[in-house]
Amino acid sequence: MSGSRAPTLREVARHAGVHVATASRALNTAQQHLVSEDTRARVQAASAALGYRANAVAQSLRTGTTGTIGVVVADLANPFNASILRGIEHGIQDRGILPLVVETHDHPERMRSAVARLLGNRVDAIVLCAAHTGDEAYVRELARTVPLVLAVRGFGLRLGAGSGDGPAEVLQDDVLGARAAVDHLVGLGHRRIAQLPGNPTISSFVERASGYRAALADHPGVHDLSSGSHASESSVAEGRRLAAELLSREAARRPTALFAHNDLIAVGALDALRAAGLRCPDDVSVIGYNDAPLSDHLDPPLTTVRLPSFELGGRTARLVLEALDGVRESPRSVMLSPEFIPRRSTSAPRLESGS
Amino acid sequence: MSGSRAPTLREVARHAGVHVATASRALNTAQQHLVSEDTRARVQAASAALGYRANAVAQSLRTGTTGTIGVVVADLANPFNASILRGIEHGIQDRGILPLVVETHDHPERMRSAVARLLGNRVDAIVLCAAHTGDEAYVRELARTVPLVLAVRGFGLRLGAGSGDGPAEVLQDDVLGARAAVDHLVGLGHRRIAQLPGNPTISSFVERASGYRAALADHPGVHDLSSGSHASESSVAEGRRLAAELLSREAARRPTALFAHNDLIAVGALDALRAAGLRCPDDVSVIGYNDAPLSDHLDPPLTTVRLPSFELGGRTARLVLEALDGVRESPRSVMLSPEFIPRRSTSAPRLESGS
DNA sequence: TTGAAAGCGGTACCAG
DNA sequence: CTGGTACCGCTTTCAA
Repeated sequence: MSGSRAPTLREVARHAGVHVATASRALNTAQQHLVSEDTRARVQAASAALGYRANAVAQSLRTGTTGTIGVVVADLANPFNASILRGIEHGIQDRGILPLVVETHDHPERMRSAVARLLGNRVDAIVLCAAHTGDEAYVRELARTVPLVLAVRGFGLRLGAGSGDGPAEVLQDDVLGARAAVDHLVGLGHRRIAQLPGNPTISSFVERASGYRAALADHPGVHDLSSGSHASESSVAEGRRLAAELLSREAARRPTALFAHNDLIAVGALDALRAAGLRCPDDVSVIGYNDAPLSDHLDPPLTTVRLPSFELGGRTARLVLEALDGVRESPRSVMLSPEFIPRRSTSAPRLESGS
Repeated sequence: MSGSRAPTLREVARHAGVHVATASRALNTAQQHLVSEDTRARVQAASAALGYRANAVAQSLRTGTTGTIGVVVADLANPFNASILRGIEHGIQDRGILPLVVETHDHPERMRSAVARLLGNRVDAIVLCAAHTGDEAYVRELARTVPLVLAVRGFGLRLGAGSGDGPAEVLQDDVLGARAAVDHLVGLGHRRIAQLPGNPTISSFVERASGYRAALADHPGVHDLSSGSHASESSVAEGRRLAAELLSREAARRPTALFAHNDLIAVGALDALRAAGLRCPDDVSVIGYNDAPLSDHLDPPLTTVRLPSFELGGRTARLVLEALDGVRESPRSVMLSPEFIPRRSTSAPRLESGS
């Protein structure tokens, strides 16, 4: 297999009876005008005849730019990340940039080694979608080494956003999303609600939690019955565990509505309800987050918060391109708004005696 | 941002007071033994002090190997593909190989240009998960250019599998999966069934269709009420369209069970049933394919066929590594078996008069 | 054990 | 418009 070695530019040049330099010019659109019509044709013919394909490795070494960007993502199995990736790809493809995608599975050490590899491969820029709250110092330092765009996950304080230093960032307003969820529940009449929080080492969940609390503070009559615990990972199993904990309480201290930080956690909550002989939304309402595929076909269809993931990828791509082009005047911090999607997993609470 | 240029080996060498060649040897584990204990320490200290990171581009150019493989996938939004990718990544990561992932969105031209780019980047091997039936000649030729592993999708005839030429392949037995689905339905008592086929330019769907027909041929009393049409893409909308077509028939010519080639198509069928005022499984049973995330939480939970996607990725990775190592004696064709997952979207057909 | 030098496959500057 | 040449950063033979 893998037949004889790929032809080199040198071979193409010899074939066309010209010097390598001339062949290079003839094939490079940016300077074809420096070459006579005639030789250009001969070189291109030779190139086609030999099936020549420029060695990107050699080009990179010479030009100091690889035409690749690194994309560091927590988990490709998460369709939300896949969608961001597609947005990024869409945004950079017509510039001929190739994304190198690496997964971290949410291990900070893997994140660092992934970045190290990308750096070794001399990517022109890095998009980091897998930051943890503890990575702040590292990320800040990294941004001094390579053009960096922080996507999806950031750090509470804006890292020099707007100013020239620190990474650019494209985030979504998780505080707003959480507020929308709480307002919806309160509007339906719920007075005892609880959140099922995601892992607090991830900024999205920190923000959702604080949005939740802030919204509750605006509604004095509403009680927060959240337990102290959070999901270690965003999974159905963890959702089941968290919800079961809450549902095992005596009825009076049991929430009538649950705000899950993630759709899978919400699905786990639905399982727990069923296991406890409770019905959704009749006994307990449930809200998810992300609008995962098929969440509209669950039993019941899940009320959730949709993130503009594809667009987020697109905006990220734009910031990357601007960074590569050395554009300085553009905004270096973008905040996208989520969209609240009411479906059938939420309804007014059952009428009852007591507060 | 992007501070002063990354340090080179030359700089490390100067810093340590040795020649570049010596520095190279001191940092390369494979030949550290050629260097004195003392200088090795000095070089490594200098390397650490400068924050040196070997330029993989230069290494690649010199050694002729990039430590990267290309992975061509139809669509990352499909969790099935994401899972295969993880299997591949898992299988190659300890060898320090980086996968370059490119999406084709099932456009054959994009597939070719994606492959061309990967070839330009001098990947050491290519995994093709996005082949169409019409790509056979192209793929056969490609396999002569670069070590190639065909995953998930193949071509009806084994392309020189087992022999030395043609691509290696890791497929799953779609015929078997379709048979399992049909046998399940017939076992439940269904006598009028139909399939909702996926796009026939993709081998998986061709195989599922032929498995379906073969299984029906084994059950003479069972009628195939499939329409001639197929889904142009595997989506809920297409499933809805196909199913609606079938359900618009008069009751006697209407199937009591549907075998969809894909879970999303099956979900569309569930929608169509609901829209027609029919219930699943009471009026019509539905089977999907792939065991998509949350398909177990649908209304009703979807009977489906699970593919060993992660393992498929792992086997693919193994074949890639063997190809890179020049192993010749290993099997070059792997066929994995699917697992039938009965859930609540299938049941015995409603008792009725007539055949 | 270390240094010298060639060269991987291109690009780009300088002459002519 | 074309040829000559240096060089990107590293690895690897060959000598010393």
